[in-house]
Amino acid sequence: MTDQPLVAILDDEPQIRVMLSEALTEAGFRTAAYSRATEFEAALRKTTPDVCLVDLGLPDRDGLAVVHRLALESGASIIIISGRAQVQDRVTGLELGADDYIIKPFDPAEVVARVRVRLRDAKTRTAQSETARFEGWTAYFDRYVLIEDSGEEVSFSHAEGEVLRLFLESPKRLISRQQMQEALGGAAGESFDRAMDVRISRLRTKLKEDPKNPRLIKTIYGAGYIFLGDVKWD
Amino acid sequence: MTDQPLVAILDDEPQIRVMLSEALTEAGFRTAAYSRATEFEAALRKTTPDVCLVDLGLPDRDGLAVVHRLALESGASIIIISGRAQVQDRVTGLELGADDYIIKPFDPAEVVARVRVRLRDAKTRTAQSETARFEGWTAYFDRYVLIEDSGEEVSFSHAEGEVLRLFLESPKRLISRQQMQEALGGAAGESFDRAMDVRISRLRTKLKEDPKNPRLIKTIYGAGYIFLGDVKWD
DNA sequence: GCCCAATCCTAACGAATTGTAACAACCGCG
DNA sequence: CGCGGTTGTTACAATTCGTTAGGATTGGGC
Repeated sequence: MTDQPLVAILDDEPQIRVMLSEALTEAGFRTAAYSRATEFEAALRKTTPDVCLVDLGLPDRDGLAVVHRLALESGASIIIISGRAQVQDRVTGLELGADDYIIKPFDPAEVVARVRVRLRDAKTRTAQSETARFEGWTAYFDRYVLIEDSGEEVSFSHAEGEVLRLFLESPKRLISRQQMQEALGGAAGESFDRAMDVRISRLRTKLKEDPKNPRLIKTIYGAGYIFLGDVKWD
Repeated sequence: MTDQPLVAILDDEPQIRVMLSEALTEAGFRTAAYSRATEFEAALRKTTPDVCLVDLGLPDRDGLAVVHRLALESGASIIIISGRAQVQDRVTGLELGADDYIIKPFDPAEVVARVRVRLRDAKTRTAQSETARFEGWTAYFDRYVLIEDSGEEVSFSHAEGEVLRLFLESPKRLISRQQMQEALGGAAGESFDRAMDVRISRLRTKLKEDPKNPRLIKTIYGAGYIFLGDVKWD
């Protein structure tokens, strides 16, 4: 799968093969379509697809048998596409090793989405790093680090990160004190809690804000806070 | 997950919670049901379920936001259960990180089957081989040895290996203290056990972490630990 | 402008949490 | 039995973060 992922299609109806091939090709996958199980299994000896779309109503063999064998012998993800809509069919299909079960008639867009999910899974699902850029800074939330364009690195704590995230998720919008209370620890602390102020204060220090003239985190007297600055999330 | 797998249910309709709980319990899973997103997320700070069933129509928050965050931050499998039947809804739900999408009304038997599939997947992902590479190190679990790219060899003990494996199996995600307790000796000892800290401390020493500025194993105060660094299992 | 109360900032303190050195219990092996 | 190695426990140091308290700022009323 160094190239584009390969998706195999096994269905005896030509128009379905075409429909799926087109949708998947357009989505950037390579495809290989087969109308008969024997043909399909012969091809398997040469290349292994990353995902297999299998119809159960095949002329030359029981589709479930194909699925079962595929599950046991290859590491490919299997999606059944079938006209059999009974719950029992779905359950046994999934039990035999399928990763998903789509019922005809289907929308090609959904098939593409489900194929993508299978590929995402297979990729050891390494969490993508959550990062956001803003005004000369880059925030790496998974690493708990802020890096300035100059290269300077500042680490922030969990509590500070919560505040920062809240700001970066709704920039240029007023965030009321109440909202912030709820979003953070959520402690129903009436208004005695100055904890929030302190968190913000500490965050401001790390962002090198001028206390007299904050440019990023602005206080709206009697209302809340507002984060100025353009934010771009990856 | 040394015990039975834990399935979380997030849905505001009581009867659905009950229906799912019953079906899943009967199938041999432990369940935990929540009616609100805030409640659910509070619980997540302690234990991470193996599979999460999430309804999109929540009263207190956008269900998709919950799904997205869950996908980024936890390793749990996510199944959306929703009344929104449009293809577009399904596609975006899957794109945001859900592993499956079930439409109401549903048959409990199918839900159980799909939960099983997710767990099966997770297992094959976990049943990795015995060696892993990461950030200049190679860990040989069968030999209890770590080898640095420079050639230096460090052996580690069984207890240290358990911790290391846990980290390498879910890199870049928060592992709560409780999760780690469960994964290791599993002793339900509340919070008196500082054994875990010591294990981690010793592991850090072997990995030559700078105590003031750990780059691989980071502590999240009040929450748990997170392993940074790219991991590749053979 | 001037005064005052409400609001906000932040240094400093302390409780809770985490790090780790030192010690003790335990195990397998000669 | 002693020895080397592993692992949990204890004790204390270090860090984080909420709380407190006093000072600074804001905005309305005059």
